[in-house]
Amino acid sequence: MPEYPEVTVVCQSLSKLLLGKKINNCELLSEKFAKNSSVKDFEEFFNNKTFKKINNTGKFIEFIFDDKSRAIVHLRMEGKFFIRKTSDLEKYRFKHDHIYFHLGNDETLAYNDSRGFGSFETISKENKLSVKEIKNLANLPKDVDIDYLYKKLQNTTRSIKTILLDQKLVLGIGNIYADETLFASKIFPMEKAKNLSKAQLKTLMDNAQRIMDESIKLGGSTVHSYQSVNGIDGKFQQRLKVYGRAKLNCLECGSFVKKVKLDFKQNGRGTSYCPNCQNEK
DNA sequence: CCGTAATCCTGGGCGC
DNA sequence: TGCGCCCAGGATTACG
Repeated sequence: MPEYPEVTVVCQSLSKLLLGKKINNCELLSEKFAKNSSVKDFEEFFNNKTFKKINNTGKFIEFIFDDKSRAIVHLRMEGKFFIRKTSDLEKYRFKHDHIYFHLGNDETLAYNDSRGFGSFETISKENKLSVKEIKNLANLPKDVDIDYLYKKLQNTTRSIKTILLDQKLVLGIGNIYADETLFASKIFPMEKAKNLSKAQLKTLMDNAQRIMDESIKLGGSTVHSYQSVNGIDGKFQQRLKVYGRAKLNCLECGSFVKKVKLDFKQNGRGTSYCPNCQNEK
């Protein structure tokens, strides 16, 4: 599932493929992907706009157009982009294609999402204020203010992994990189966040940033189903040390890697860790 | 205000 | 081989 590294790779790929190109015609095939507009308004919004810049704030993608209007896109778990031949669309009827941006020259940018959790929010050029989803987001780990974070955590009973996943406290980390960061930092995922020292928080931020930067260089992690634009796999999954390694031997100490539900709750996220290296009491 | 649970949804893997 | 079940999980909403 795309987290900060994967979304960053997607934006890099899209930039190479799309900057300077114009959307001749937009087709929204399923209305639910338009977060804040009708089908007609959504399609008209994109028509005749040229891609000026494509970047991401954490897991949120921002398309900036030549007229200074913008679109905020979130891929959630399965959202993917493909450049397809316009002439193939009728022929193949690609399953789970939800939006087409026809670019001319037999090229169409397709948004494909098998689970349909992704979203597109359009922002007119008049609206200069940042949308609320983005403006409330925290900084990437390297820019997190440790003193501020430490203070915030003194008033909560939440576990440290829950904190790492909270985009309003640290930006970009999802389930895979949370587990990897905690393993690298030798910290038990269910440790109460308030029990950690500033030095431990600093270690967590350093490791999170280092691991995610390394992942970006390898094109992200392809586990379950993530692929960047046009179906390209990442390679960082080969470097993962605990995620997806339940019941295998820990690469550091040889103990068995455990997998439990986060905070041992029924609906908790899958959480993999080494009970020996990460000091389970 | 805070923490937690439910919600959205489909494909893949597994046991029988 | 096929059926049913469970799992994957980011962000938002609802609720106590």
